[in-house]
Amino acid sequence: MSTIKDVAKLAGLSRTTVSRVLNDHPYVSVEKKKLVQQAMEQLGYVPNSAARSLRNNKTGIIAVLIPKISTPFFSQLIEILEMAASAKGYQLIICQTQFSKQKELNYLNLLKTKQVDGVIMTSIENDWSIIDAYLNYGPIVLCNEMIEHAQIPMVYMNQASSGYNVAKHLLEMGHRQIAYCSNGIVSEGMKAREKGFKRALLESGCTFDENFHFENVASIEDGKQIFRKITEMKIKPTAIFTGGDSVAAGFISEAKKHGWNIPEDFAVVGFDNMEISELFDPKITTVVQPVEEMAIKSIEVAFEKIHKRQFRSTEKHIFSMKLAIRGSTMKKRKLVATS
Amino acid sequence: MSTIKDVAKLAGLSRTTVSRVLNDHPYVSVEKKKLVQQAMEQLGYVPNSAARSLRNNKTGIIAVLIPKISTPFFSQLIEILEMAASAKGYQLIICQTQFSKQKELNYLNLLKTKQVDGVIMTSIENDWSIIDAYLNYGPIVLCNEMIEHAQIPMVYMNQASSGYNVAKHLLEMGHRQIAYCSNGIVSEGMKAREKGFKRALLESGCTFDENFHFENVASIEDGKQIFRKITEMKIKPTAIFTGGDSVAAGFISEAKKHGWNIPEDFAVVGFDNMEISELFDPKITTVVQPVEEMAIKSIEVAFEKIHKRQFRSTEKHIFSMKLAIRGSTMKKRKLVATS
DNA sequence: CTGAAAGCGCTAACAC
DNA sequence: GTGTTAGCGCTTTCAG
Repeated sequence: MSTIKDVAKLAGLSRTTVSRVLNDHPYVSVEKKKLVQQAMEQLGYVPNSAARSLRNNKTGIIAVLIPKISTPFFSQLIEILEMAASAKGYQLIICQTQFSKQKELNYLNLLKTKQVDGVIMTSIENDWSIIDAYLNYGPIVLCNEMIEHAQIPMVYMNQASSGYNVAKHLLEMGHRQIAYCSNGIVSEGMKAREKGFKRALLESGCTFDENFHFENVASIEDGKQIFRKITEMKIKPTAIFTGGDSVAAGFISEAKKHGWNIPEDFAVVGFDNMEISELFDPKITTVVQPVEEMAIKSIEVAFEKIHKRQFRSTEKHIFSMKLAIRGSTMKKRKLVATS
Repeated sequence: MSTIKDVAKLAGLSRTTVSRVLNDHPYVSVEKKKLVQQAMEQLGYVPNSAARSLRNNKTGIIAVLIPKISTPFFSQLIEILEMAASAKGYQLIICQTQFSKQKELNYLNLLKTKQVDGVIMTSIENDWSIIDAYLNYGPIVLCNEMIEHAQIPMVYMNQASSGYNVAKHLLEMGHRQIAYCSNGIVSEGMKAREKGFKRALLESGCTFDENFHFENVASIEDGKQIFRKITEMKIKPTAIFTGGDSVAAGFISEAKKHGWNIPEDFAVVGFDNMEISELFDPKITTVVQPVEEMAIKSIEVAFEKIHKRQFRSTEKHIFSMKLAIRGSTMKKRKLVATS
């Protein structure tokens, strides 16, 4: 492994000059530059990044804290984050918190040990007051979450409008009794989604029946179970916002098995626009999150904070959802018959 | 940011002693150790990882090269890799090659610059002769791939047996005309899978009809298209190994739309055991890869190589697939009727 | 334009 | 048991 010293010796110059060439400094004569480059080539020289990090006090690495990588939403997010980071010359360290407070803190320590220049949190387990302390060591960006009074950049989707728009759509389709599912995650975003949902109902003069509120719903199995619960109800809803495509898929598959017609007998809305939502029969109406915009913005903001060295600042970068309206809420008009 | 020097000063001891405490060396008296720990506590001291890396010539980071993160198989793989690495005190840098030779080389350079202690490649774009050169800088482990004559640890699934077992199963179900799909990836693994598939046919006295070989098949859309192609054939196959659950799902959904019964009219086998394969009606028979075993073994081997400093060695760690036999190939027996 | 030299924070001989 | 000291490889004043 050759060092800058070896290059200097071979080129017959000083380490300073080699370093200058390495960093594209001005004030190096073209000939010396050539000399250095030749020497580097000849030795197969590559700068040692630990030495650079130590000296420059930066690593070119950003940590991404994520609860569970294999969740489709998160893996999509990481994919774009990685591309955006890479485009700016950053590497990404992936940290799976598995919803554990302790792991979250362990990973935040990467900031203290200076192993990373910044952190992007895609979920948040600990109280803000605890995390806030880490801002003394480097920038943290919240991606896909928000915390009302935190002095930190936040990049997120307007959850309130997602709840609102879904309810609005179902109301327009003529539903008055609409069920709602929470996924067990307690966060500002989830609260906002629920609020938006209820607001739309109120605005249309519907009151939300708390019997139609299902909690801790996340999997295919949960979706099937909810269908069964609904069949047993005396007063039944006619539509459901499942909060997840897997749930929606489970629900629909169980409903079909029991001879229900979707959307005629019951309308279903998912969340996330997973591959499955387009494959199902009927296709599932779902909330499309602005994953790409959020990921790109997060990297952009992290980059900016790293360079400004100003870590505390309340910034909200809010992106909008789209509603992909499909067969699970809206009967397809037959193209043949114009009846 | 306090350093080891500050701690030493506050504790009234030398940097050496502090370092010893930090690294759990023997020969430090209990009282001094206490003193040091108190000082560290008081200053909120955390060791600087760049300095440690530089000094120790290791970073505690492993790079994972992956073509596309959001692919379910790969996101699952990363998930386990991360957990296994974390359990051994390693961080993972995620590098998305996007099937690009150049990106692959760029990321391999992390080894040269000593930004990582080792690399796990989950796909391989460049010729082995090119990659081989990087073994001079650190260990590389092949996970999910194999290269016949490479001096490198390889962790992979027995692709030959996956092709073989799928064919065998379909033959047992009475099929003689079986279609086969390649996904466009040209690798030893894919070749082996195809070979195994054909071998099973031969053993049963069937000859594989090359008209039934579809290439570059990977998406839902591809699956639909293949169905349409098959409907137009004079001599049709009666079963298909799609090489992917998405393809299988697309195929089945199109087939159902055209009134075909699966598996009575046509049997379909997927690959990867994605969520979707259990949700479909019928459920999709699919190849279950030993993701977890492969991930854990890869980290284990990488760890070992890093510590042994012996990077070249031909090792094959082969794991077996499982075939999840479900409704898309095998008619469910009604439990009620015993006819 | 170029070089000498100090030092980033840590560890490990080596001496005592 | 403990401390002194010499670097790991790089960048950056400061002088020339």
